[in-house]
Amino acid sequence: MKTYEVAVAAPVPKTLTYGQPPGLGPEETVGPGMRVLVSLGRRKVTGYVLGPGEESAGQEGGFAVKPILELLDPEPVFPDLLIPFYRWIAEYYHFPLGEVIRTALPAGLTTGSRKVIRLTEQGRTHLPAADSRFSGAGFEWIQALLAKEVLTASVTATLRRKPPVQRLLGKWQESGWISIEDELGRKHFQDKKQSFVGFAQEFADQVGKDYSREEEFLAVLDKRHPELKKSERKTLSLIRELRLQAGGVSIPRSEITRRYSGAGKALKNLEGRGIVSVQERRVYRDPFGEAPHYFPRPAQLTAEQEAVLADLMPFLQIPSFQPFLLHGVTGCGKTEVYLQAAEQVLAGERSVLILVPEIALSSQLEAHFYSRFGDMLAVLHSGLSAGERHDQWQRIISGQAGIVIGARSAVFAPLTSPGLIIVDEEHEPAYKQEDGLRYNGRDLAILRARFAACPVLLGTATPSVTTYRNTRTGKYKLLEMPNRIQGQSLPEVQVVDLGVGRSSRPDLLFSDQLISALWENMEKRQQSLLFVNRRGFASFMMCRDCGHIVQCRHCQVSLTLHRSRQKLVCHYCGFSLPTRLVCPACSSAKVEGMGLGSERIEEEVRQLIPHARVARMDSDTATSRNQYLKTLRAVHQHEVDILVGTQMIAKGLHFPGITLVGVVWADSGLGIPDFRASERTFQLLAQVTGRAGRGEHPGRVIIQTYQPHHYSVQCARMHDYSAFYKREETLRRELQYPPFSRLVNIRFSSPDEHRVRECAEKVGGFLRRTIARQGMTEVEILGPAPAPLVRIKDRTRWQLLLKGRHPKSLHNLCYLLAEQNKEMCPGKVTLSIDVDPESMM
DNA sequence: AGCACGCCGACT
DNA sequence: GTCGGCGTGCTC
Repeated sequence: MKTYEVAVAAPVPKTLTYGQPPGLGPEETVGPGMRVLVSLGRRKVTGYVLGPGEESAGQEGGFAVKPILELLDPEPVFPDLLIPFYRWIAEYYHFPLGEVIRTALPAGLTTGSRKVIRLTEQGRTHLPAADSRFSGAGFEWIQALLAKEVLTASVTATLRRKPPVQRLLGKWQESGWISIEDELGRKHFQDKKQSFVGFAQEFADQVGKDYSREEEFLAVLDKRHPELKKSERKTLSLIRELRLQAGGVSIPRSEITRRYSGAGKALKNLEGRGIVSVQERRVYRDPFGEAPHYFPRPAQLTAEQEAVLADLMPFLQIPSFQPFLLHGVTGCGKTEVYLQAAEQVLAGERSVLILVPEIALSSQLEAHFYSRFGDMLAVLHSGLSAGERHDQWQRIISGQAGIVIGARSAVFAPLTSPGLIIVDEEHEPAYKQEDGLRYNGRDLAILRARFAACPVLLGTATPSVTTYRNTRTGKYKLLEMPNRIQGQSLPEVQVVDLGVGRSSRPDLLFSDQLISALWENMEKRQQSLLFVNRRGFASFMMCRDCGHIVQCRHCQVSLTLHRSRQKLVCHYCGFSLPTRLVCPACSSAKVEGMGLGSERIEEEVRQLIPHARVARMDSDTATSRNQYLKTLRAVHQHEVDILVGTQMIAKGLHFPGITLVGVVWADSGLGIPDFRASERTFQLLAQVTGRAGRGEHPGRVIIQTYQPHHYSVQCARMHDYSAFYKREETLRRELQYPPFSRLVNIRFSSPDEHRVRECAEKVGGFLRRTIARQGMTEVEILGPAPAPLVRIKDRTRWQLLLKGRHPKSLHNLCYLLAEQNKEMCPGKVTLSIDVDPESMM
């Protein structure tokens, strides 16, 4: 009997063995990558076939092998060469393999059984009478049942556990009032089809190849088909015209009916007469929505671009594993290097994968690749609907799309033979997934390149300290592009100390220098950009009498004032309060907004320069891709004088018209408890300053800060990455932080604050004893301590940091912990392991 | 995750 | 006494 190794989409630590599905002959095999339905306990869940199962499976003393119940798709959903990649990830991030695969696949492919309860005909008449006899939890449930007539598992799973409900359901089932069935929660993605209209063969012969002249075409119609109605003649003329425009191909039926609403019936008749042919063809939903901006190929490469491509070339022609860091200043023309490297690889019949940080629904890089590669390109990002995502996946797995661009999850794209992987803006924290499988897209890109034996190109103007260190030790090759294209100079940066008598307008957040620079720019009719680190109007509300800060009821964080919505909003859970409130601590009415946010800056700018056209871009205004693109377009067409925005505008956007960039409060991020705070601040400042002067006029930057002498600020002012790196490297080495050590963050959370603490301390004790016993002197245990944001969504969070030189010993500790987990973390305390944490919050 | 089993306090 | 809540362990 054939058996298979199957990873189930459930938190089961091991893979399981299942037998041959019914309906398949003994010689037939279920291939790796197939998605199957299997029974797990008393449920049915999705499983992923990895290969043949254990030889001894099903022997006495072991377990009973259940058969695979069903194949869920006709074809595999991932190529089998990704299986070792998945296994490696499961081990490294301490995450169940089935869940890893579920994360890797496009959403909506996970099927499972759920109990569905239906009212029968009988029940519909008898139950309302019975209803009055019940009260309590069961009562609400009955009400819902009567209202909806159907209840699904999510509602019933919790209720069915309650014995009175259970008994009730049993009775009702016996009486024939309800039926309880297992139903599969299947989601089907219909392939999107469209009808295309062409001339039928016979008719095409009649009109001949040359139907380009209308009179001749109409003459043929008169002669051969005098019976045609007027609407039919008109329809044929239209098809002729459209075919001519499109170059002789079939025309989408929808296009014909759009142009001539009477064509619908006419087409039917014409098809019946054998004059036109209508074909259904599969089409892919267009993920771009409207056509993106077209970027032409440059006539000539810069000397730097040539040099970098020459260094890359040997690795592209005969691919082998090698990481590269492409360190190029903002505006140096990295994109063209990516494009030409990709072209080279595609010419060699291998595919290309490009990762971009998920920047606000769109990326200009995507438009560049689309301009160059058109239909060969597949995109995968969070802006796609489930159907679009599924389509893109199909295009990749079928080999139609040889080049894929997408956000971090695109690292799992089902390409069979990548010849190059590109990670743009490699330093971006957005590559780290912060829930579920906490992977880092950039790190996995490097791993995938290793498995695929191909080069991986990390590009950025501000390399992460870890990546740059790897070029120092020789693990990565360093490629540099220190100059902007067309000889543009880097902008002049001025640092303004917010601490000393900064302004003639102390009520505002603008220094005199920034105000006059904004005015000057207005007079020169040039655009300005103001960068703010926070969303909202003010970052928090404070009582002027007692100093109390208004916090969220469920998360221990201050609420943010959103003036346009007249609300105080929690940015963690969405909880909100009205803006008019008395101090919860002292009942004073003097509770006012403090700090700053993009909304407040926008308003102050309007006050300062009333005739300026001001636009704001943050995650509140860029709610949809369209909205975002609209604002971008307005900026490009110079319909905006001053653009106010958050992180979103700092990254990767190219605004040729902007000559002044103002950073309102540069050191706001230096206060957060994270060893990477300086790195983040430097990167942000360097990226923001890079937005200035990317057109014909030189740029100017004004950085307002309370810490003008901080090295993050000073190095950004000098555009000096290497000075920053040297300083930071020294600090990291002294404190033994990455890249001089590895970290694992063990996170504990529970609604019960005492239990989390107790559990965290128990685990801390256990780990300390273990390293003492095993003499693991190189491993350090920090904490446990409450997380910087202690309470989020009604859960208290603690954390414990493992720090060590060798990842192996850290992993061993994690395994030992997993074995002992249940004894130390009973009940409602959830423990999650964050390997290589990116944020400690 | 779900689902079952088994252990214990608080009610008819 | 058992009812109903919760903690523990398993799933091929």
